[in-house]
Amino acid sequence: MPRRTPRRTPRHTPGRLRLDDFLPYRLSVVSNVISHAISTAYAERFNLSIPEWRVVAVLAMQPDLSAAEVAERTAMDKVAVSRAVTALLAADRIERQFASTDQRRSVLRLSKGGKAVYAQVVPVALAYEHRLLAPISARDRGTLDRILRLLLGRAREIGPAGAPGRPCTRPHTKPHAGQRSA
Amino acid sequence: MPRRTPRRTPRHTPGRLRLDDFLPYRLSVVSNVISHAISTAYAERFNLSIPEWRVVAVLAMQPDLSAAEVAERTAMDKVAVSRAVTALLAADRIERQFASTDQRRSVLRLSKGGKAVYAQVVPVALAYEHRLLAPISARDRGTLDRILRLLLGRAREIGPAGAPGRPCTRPHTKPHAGQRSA
DNA sequence: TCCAATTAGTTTCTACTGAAACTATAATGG
DNA sequence: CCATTATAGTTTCAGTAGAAACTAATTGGA
Repeated sequence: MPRRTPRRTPRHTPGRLRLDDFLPYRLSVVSNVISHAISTAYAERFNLSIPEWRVVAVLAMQPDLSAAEVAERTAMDKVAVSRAVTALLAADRIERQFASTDQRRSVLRLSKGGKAVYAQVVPVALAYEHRLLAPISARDRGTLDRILRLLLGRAREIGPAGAPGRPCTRPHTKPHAGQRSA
Repeated sequence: MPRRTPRRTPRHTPGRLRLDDFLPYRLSVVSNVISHAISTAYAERFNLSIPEWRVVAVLAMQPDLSAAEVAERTAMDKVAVSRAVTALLAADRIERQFASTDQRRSVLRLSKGGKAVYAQVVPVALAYEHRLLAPISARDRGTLDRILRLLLGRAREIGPAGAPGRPCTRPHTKPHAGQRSA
């Protein structure tokens, strides 16, 4: 059972920063460990990548979305969706039509096979989440839910670190792309 | 101000799964938004990648670590550390010696320039964290701290989703690498 | 002593990722 | 009606990330 007293070494001292106490770092580590575990399991058992899983999951809840709508609902960009859709089509897990009113807009839905995969993955996903949350009280889960919501809103609000007031400075001076993860 | 009542649509219904309520997905999205913001800021302002930043941060707190020790303390693998070290050496931000007792083991420490960068980054990082946490009460921060600790321990404990009891099944059937992120 | 087995760290190889460029279709307005 | 602009989605390109192979140094045992 972890520390119950408030913590002896008080987080960051003046000009220093303990990586272990730095929230962005901690979130990244936790998220990576969990994502790695899930992605391994999905890949081994269902030959399904995480982006593909996300697409399947949203189409299961709401069919006949366009690629752009899927992107919105999955927090993926359109490139990632495009690739996931290509793979899912090749594996006969989704079907694609194009809107009669607009030949550009795709209309995606799960195929029979896609529904079957979804039905298989859901229990595994829920069981994993359940085991993950096992040591956390109902009350704390509620707090976590609220905090994640706040953090996400806050992070989107304030944008890149550094710029105190403005939503975003400079027209994105091409930060050389890549590099992410903590 | 977000919902105060317990939530009308009760998380996942039997055979379905709401992506928006699925903890691994939510953690991944929050973590990615934050990491993206930070990595953009560090890259623009300091020409520093996140792996490099992590290495600098641990060496500032404890100099004269080997690459392997840095890897432990940063949750990075040795390849990532090796690349970060190469870049930091090229930019004269760290110095490297080799242990006299073991010519393989490197001994890393910040150079003058590295210390200067650290001194510049720390306030930016702390300010960002501060703004992120602004809407969260002291009590909730404590809860978050505890929950992240529990989740990390739990995730490491249970390993890949699916295997109910055993720590890990099969000698890693080469899940084809890559694919991560939720 | 010498050779097999370990360990530290680097390099290579392959796959993923995102930004920008591109293609095709649709909307706008002159 | 045609030219311009905007939008949906795909492809290309350059850089990232990890697994496995590799190099060099050390250790342990016969």
